[in-house]
Amino acid sequence: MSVVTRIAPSPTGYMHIGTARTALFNWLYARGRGGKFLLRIEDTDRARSTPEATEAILRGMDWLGFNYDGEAVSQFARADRHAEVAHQLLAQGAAYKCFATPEEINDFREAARAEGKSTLFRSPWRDADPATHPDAPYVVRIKMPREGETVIADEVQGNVTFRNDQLDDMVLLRSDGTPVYMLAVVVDDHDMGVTHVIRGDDHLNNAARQAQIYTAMGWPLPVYAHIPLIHGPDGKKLSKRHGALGVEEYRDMGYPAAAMRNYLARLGWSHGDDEFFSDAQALEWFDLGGIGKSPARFDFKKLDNLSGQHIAAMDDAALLQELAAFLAATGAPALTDNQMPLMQAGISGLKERAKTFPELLDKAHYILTSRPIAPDEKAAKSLDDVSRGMLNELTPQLQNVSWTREDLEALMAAIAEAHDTKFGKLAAPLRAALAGRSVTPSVYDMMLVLGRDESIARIADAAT
RNA sequence: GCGCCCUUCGUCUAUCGGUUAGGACGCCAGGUUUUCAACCUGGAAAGAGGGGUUCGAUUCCCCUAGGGCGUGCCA
Repeated sequence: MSVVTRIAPSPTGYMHIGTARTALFNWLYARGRGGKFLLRIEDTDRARSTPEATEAILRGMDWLGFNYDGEAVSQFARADRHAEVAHQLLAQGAAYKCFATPEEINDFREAARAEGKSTLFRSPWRDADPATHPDAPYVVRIKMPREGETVIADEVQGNVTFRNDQLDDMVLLRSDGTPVYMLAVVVDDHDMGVTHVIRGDDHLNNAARQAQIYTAMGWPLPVYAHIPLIHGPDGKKLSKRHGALGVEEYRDMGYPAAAMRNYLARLGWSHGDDEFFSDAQALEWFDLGGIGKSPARFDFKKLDNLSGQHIAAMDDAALLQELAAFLAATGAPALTDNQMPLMQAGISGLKERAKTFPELLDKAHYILTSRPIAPDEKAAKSLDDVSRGMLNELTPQLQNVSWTREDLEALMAAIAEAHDTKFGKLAAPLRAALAGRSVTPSVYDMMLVLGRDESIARIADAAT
C-alpha cells in the first residue's frame, strides 16, 4: 500500500514551529517512501481563519522545502461533503438530533462540576422518539457506544485504551448546519486517501472519538502516530515568552532551512547518535519507531550549533543564493554588483565562522563597507601614531610584493621584526584599516579578497 | 474533578534485562592562534521517589510525585 500523509494546519495567525515539525515528520515519512504528502487548510472556524494566515502557512511550507502533492485543500470548501456524511450517519441511526440549548448544556456542566461528577454531556435526545422532536434548532451528535472500550494502536504511543463511557456524544454538525472539525478531519482524511495520520499528541484523545466515525461509516482506520509536542526551555508549553513561535521568525533570524529541518527532526526523533545530517540521510533514516514519547524542549543553543554546521557545509554558490533570499525576505538591500564578486571570493573563508546569516553578514563587514571607512571605537584605538607609521611604511612595499598569502605573510613578518615587535602589533591596525573594526577575519584573507588596489587604498586612508 | 500520555547528564538523546550508562549541544580547564570564531585535548554532569518481578533492573509491573494533553455548537 502506498503511503499518503498530510499536514493539516488551521490558518489562525502564523505557521507555528510545532506545525513545522509535524509537517517535517509527515514529509519525511511520505517522501522517504515514495508516497504522497498532502496539505489541507483546516479553515472551518470562519471567525478565526484568515487568508493572511493561509498565505503565511504556504510561505512557511515553501521556505522549509516541504513540497506537497496537488493543491492545498480547503476544508471549508468541503463542508457539503461533511454534512452529507453527517446526514448519512443520521439516517443510519448512528447519530441523532440534539435539541438541547447551549444554556442547558452549560447548566448541566456547571452542576456536574459542582457535584464532582463527569462533565460529559448526556443528551436527553439520544433516544428520543423523532415524533416528539420540537421545531427548534438542533445539532447533530454522534451516538457513542457506552459499553466496551476503544483501543488506538498508535505507532508512537503503543496501544492506548479508552473506556467508551468516557467518550461523549460529540457534535458533528452545528445548529447552523456547518460541520465541526472532528467530523471534517475524518471525512477529509478518508476522502483524500490518507493512510498515516502523524500529528501532535494533543489529538490522541480525539483519535478515540474519531475512530467511532470511521467505524460507523465502515471506513478503515488510518495508521496513527501521535508525536509529543515541543515545549519551551522551562518545560512548559511553548509560548510567546519563550521566543519565536512562527517559522518565518526563524527564517528572519537567519537560520538556513536545512538547519531547521535537521534540528526539528532531531527534536523528538533519533537515529542512533547521528546529530548532523543531510535531507537525503533524514529521508533514508526516518521512521516512526525512532520517535520518542516524551516532549522535547526547544534549545536555541543547539539550533545555533547545527545552523553553523550547515552554513559551513553548504557550497559557496548555494550559500550565496540563500543569503540573497534571506536579504530579500527581511527587506534588506541586495548585494551590489561591486560587492558580489568580493562575496564570491570571500564566502568560503567566512562561512565557517558564522552560525546564522546575520552573523555571516557581520563577519563580511569588510566586504560590505566601502571607503572612506570610519573605524569603530575599538578599531580607532589601535590606530595610534606608531601604528600609522608602520602602515605608512607598509604601503609602498605592498605595491611590489606578489599578492599571495605566503609573500604577504613574509612581508608582515619582516616589518614587525624591523620594529622589534610581533605581528600581533601590526595586525590590529591592519584590521582597523581594512575593515574599520577590531574583530575581523584573518588580515590575509581580507587582503586577498579585497585585492591589492583596494587594500592599499584602505591602508593609506588609515595611515594619514 | 475525570480520562489519556510522559519522566536517563542543564538540554536533545542512545540503551530495546547483564554497559566503567554512550554521543551531541552547552559549561569548565588546557592547547593552538594576528582579534573573534573555528579547531584539538581533558573534565564535571543523568536513570524523579518508593515498592515489587527476576540470579540480575535505566529497561517489565504497581503506587506516589511532578509535567503535558483532553474533557467546546475551537481546531
